[in-house]
Amino acid sequence: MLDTRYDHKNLEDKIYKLWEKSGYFNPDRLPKRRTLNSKPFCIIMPPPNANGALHMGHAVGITLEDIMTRFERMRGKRTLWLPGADHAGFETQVVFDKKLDKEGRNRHKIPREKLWTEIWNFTQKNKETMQAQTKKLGASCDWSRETFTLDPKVVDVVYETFEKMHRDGLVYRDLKVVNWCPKHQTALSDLEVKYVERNDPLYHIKYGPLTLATVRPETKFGDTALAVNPHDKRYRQYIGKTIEAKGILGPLKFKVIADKAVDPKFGTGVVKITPAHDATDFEIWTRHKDEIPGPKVIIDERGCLTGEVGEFKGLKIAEAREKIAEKMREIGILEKIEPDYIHQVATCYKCGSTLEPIPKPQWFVKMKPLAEPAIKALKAGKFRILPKRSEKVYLHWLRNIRDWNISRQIIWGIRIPAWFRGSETKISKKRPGPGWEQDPDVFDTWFSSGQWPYATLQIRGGDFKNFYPTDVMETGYDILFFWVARMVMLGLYRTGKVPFKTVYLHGLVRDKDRQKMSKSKGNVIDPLGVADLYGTDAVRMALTVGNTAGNDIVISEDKIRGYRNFATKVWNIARFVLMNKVKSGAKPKFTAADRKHLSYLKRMKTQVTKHLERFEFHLAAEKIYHYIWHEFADKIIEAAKPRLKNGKKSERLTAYKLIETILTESVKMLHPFMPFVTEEIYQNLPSKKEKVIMVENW
RNA sequence: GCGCGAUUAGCUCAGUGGUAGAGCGUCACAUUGACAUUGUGAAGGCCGCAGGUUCGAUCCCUGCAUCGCGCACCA
Repeated sequence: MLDTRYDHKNLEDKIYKLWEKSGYFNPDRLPKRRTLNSKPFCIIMPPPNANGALHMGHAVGITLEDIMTRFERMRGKRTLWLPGADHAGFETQVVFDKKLDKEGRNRHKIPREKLWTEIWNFTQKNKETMQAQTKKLGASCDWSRETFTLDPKVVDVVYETFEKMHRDGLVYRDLKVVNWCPKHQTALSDLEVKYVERNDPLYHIKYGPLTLATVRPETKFGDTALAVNPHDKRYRQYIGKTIEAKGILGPLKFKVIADKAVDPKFGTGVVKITPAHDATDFEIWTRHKDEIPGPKVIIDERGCLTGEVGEFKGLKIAEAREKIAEKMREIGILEKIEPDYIHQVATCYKCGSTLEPIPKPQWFVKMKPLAEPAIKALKAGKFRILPKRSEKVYLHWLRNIRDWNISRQIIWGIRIPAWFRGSETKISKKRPGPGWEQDPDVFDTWFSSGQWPYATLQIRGGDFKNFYPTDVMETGYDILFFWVARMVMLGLYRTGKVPFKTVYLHGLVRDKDRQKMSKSKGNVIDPLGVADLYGTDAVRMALTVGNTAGNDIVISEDKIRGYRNFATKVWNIARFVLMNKVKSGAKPKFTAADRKHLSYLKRMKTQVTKHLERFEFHLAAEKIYHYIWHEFADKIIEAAKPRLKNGKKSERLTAYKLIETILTESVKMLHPFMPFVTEEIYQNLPSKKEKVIMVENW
């Protein structure tokens, strides 16, 4: 007999332990009779960053992945859901920097090894917390295979890839103007740049006979040339000539070159070339190396003026800009200022600092040769992305891809296995010999996580054979380029195959006012907190209903409470059915109405199955919810009540058998969504055939 | 600038070539007999606007408006 109420607080842990004890999370330990000839099913869990606790976004992913895994496991597949955690290089470094800052410390003053150990311990602690949280959410993943992105075997895979790419000419070290964050003191990839709209003054400056417009007069000291469009008739007479101009530090001479990158319609159609502090200018210089001088660095890594800048040395950019404009006015080369020029400024996606383009030697991945097969693979139907529209976004990005800077000037991450001696470079895991110094930089974390599916399976050889390519990659649409596209490219490169067949992208979790949840807004709903309050099943259901691929999902405590009520309803349905148990060896004599109910149930199940196969989790969940509450409870059970109360024994038996059958099927269908309450009910069912509902036959 | 979406009941969102659905909310009534209540019923929508295709469009096409997002070396 069931208790009068479903007590999630006391039952959830007990139930999870029961599952773990069964061993069925591990595909190798599933009941043999069910897996002998069965197909594999594999999801690699996106490894959460080991730099904090799980949030609602993680809960969405874990819920959907668990629904798929449980569904397929019940269908008899050999299911592997492989969990892990990401060291999350830069992101963790940022979190840790903040911590150091609070303690009045600075990472640049801590020896590399000591800092490494501290961050290592920090991530290991987070990893443990996240593991406990994942369990609390009911995840039926195989903990015996849990992997960390810094596990030595994984690091070896990453090294192999880098070496192979180096051999194949797909990585190169080059001096380029990179996206430099003056706060975090590292370069960032193009994806880590966030462009924000700003309103700045546009300065019109005289360069001898020419005038040009710029928002960055402070870079004036780094100018090495002027440029115009080759077809611009206004300036044809100046092309190839050297003009003389008045400068802050004295007279200047600039050659005027012609380059197609100059837009004659913008400003005056003349630009100054500052190769050290503007990526476009740097590229223009590479096309005119014979004609004009190269980069002249006048901004340092902290974003201060340096070098030949006269009295402005040491000033921060913003301050220097105003003072320099003032000076230009004094000497009469400032023609005018347009006050409200709206433009996009590159900022650090983490701290919002304005990025400083500065030249740095870095490792780059040549992307075109990797992107092309990734485009072809999608077009050839080797995998698909849900929602479908994301495929267009994926293709658009790949078609316009640029080389990828994978060097980061931080210590937390996989150190780049490159060694330098004088002008020589060698790629090697170990020091090649005396006198060789290792590159101090680490890889962009996405360079290693981009290899995650095959890395996690390759380090256990059999798994790669059995489970690669995996079936589903479930993750957020915000990391389609960061992660998914790179996994496709690197997967194709290393294994010849796309690492997954279906990519399912979920949306961002928003609060009831559609606001993005963030700590600073204070509108964060902690998934573990509400799970504690209303039960994990309620949280999972709230995260599933109304959640469609690629769209943001709105969650509120009201919604969760609603599904808590549903859990209670299900529990009470079970209580009612079991309370009315009729013991008899006789067979039930189903009426026409009964048979109609049973065939309707069958149709329901077919529909739910179809929805799950189509990744329409929200529709499957809603359908079951509606069926259990408004069909089973409201109609079928209500109709059974008089039969159970007043009928003859055979009548009572039939009515009982009817609702017991429907209950059994209902909890099975509901199990992938609400695993705890359904398991607890199952454990009390007379029709129970398996140790746990988790391996019941769907 | 290029690209991708969205626009359906008060709110959050599903959905289909044949004159619209769910959850929550609201209102009325019933109910302590499995249910931290639950049940029954009701109100509430020119399915953004304008054209087109069609026997017929909320659903397909075109344009427009508004909102959102992504990408981008316009100084």
